[in-house]
Amino acid sequence: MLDLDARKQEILRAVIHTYVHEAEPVGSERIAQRLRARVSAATIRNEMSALEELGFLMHPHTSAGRVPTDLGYRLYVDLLLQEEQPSPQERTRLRRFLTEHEERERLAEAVAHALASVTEYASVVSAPIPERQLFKHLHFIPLSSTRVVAVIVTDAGMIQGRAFDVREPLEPGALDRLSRLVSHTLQGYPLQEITEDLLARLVDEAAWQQRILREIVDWLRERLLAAADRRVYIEGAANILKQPEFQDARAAGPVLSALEDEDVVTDLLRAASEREIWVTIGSEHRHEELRGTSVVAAPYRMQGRPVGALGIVGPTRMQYGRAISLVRFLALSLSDILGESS
Amino acid sequence: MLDLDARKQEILRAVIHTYVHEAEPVGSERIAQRLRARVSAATIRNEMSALEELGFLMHPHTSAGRVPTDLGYRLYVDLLLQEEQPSPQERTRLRRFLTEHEERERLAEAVAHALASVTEYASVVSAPIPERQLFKHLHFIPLSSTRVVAVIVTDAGMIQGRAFDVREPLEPGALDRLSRLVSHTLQGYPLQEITEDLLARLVDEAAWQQRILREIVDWLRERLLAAADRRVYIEGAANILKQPEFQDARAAGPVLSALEDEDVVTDLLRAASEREIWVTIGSEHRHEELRGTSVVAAPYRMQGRPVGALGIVGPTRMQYGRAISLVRFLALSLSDILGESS
DNA sequence: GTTAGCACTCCGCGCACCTGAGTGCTAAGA
DNA sequence: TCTTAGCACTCAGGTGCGCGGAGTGCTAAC
Repeated sequence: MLDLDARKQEILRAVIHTYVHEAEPVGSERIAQRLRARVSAATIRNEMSALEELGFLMHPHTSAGRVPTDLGYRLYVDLLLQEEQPSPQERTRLRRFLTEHEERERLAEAVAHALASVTEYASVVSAPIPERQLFKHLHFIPLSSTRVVAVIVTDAGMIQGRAFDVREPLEPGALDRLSRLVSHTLQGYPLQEITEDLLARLVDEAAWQQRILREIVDWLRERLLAAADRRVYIEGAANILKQPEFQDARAAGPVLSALEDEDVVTDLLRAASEREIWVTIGSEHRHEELRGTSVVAAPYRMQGRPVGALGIVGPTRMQYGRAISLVRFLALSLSDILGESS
Repeated sequence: MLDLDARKQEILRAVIHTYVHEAEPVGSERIAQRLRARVSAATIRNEMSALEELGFLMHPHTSAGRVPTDLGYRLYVDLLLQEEQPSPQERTRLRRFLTEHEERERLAEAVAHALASVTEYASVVSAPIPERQLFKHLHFIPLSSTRVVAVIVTDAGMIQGRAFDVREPLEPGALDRLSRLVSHTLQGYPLQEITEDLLARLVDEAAWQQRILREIVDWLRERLLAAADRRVYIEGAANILKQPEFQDARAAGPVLSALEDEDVVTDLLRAASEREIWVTIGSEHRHEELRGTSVVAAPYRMQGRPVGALGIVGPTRMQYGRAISLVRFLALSLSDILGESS
């Protein structure tokens, strides 16, 4: 890649910028005038031809201009791109989006909203994983003689609850004992460290209340281990239809379907959580339906550890510079807000 | 409407059925063979022409077949339609969708999934409003000597919780007394009927624990009265793109945007909650973006009271019979499941 | 009231044509 | 050796034309 001389780089960048704006193949003439005719169109033609040879540009057909390839975008993103910081106005506007919704549970949603509303792309955000909190108590609250609500409480005061049926009425005190047993065994464990082993031991210890306990343990497992709350929020999916490359339902359909699939989106966002900023371009996607799109994503953190991620899904012809800055900015803002409370 | 003789009705129904299937203007010949040539194509032409005169059919252009108007669909839905009950297999499949996800909070989502997956339409579901549920208990769970979690439980097993700081450590038993007092006072009230008065009386009665109680009451007010949780779930919005009338992004875009707008969807579903089943056809929609679609919606109930609604959004060229039965069936199923726990 | 027959309309399609944008190549100039 | 003007070539996309076919509406006979 580094064997690309400065002029070729400049031309590639110019082609990408122009194409990102105009969504149409760009010709040599167009680039020549963009570079203020420091060289002639003919020279640019030669260079573009070379860039095509190298795989960074392509040709829809003989008499058309050039279009960047996924590889071209990749090079651009890795080496040529300069970030476009959001303007101060934009920053305050985005910040306001986040501070308006004070409720914790709505924060991820607010971010999704913010991202979608400043770009013409779709946004995806995962809710923070509660894993780092410590198990505190399991309580039972009877609803009727055969139905109880089980509530888990964490040290941070987060609660989760669910109703269970107990087939045969329990002797008085049974629930209390059960509650004490579970609380005692699990107390103080970070939720993410409550393993199969621990849960199995729990079931063993309380032979006297197998059925209900087993149900509860199943529920705990589901809630805690399976990272059950891998909720994701999608916003602005309809924005995709504004992009010229997705005018046709046959092109847009698969993308929108993929975005509706929680597994796919979770996947996208999980990939991001390792890096500081993570860009996936077109054919690099694991999911075939997304091969026509690019994703820019970043994790956000609590106490320095990544607990969720947010990103943008748009056409490969994306404003990468702007997208990356926006995602970065919102990831940091969100981390800030989440950090304040800890 | 009733001045429409039986044959015209039959022909209108035939046109609609054919058009719903084939998505192309239907000609007189087509109908003649559908009616097993009890009358000739020419006669049908006369009748169709009359139906057009009456506003139930229209003509894209001279040499094209007929297409139902919104008015035509309306007549069909109100008078001519016969419901197509879902098959036993389908019923069990749908039921399974709902019972698989046992958690209360996910139920609305599960319904949305179910609806979208058996139709080629989009589905919308509102989460049950907690307002209509009955207050059951307020419980306290201590976190530390100066911090407790308060949990409200409703008769339906729905829980809400929040942590509070108590400045000076409470004597043992104080929380219990407080909990019993609040539970006793509010028990059995529908959440929405817990008024300022009631809350004020509560504060008065417990002069001995003013501060913490006042905070709790503030929180209750906020949670219960502000009707904050008007969540809606959309599923299968991408299905819209499978419909031939929405192949073009310009047609589909506004619809998808509207479906992404919580206010619009809430509106749709609120309208449904008054009736048993509620069908809105094309131009009948209040929201312009939805004028190309039809919506079939129904409320679901707890203890006979509507607490939410679910529906289908598709093209006006919709399988109304099937859609109505499906929506009805799922509304009843959901009411059943929600009722079981009470 | 129903129907066969028929003229008429108009969409959609294939085809030929043209235009213009943009290329690649060549040969001359720096 | 690199750059550039010139030019032939290619091909997508728009336009105009003609045709076939679907479907209508009307008329006249049953």
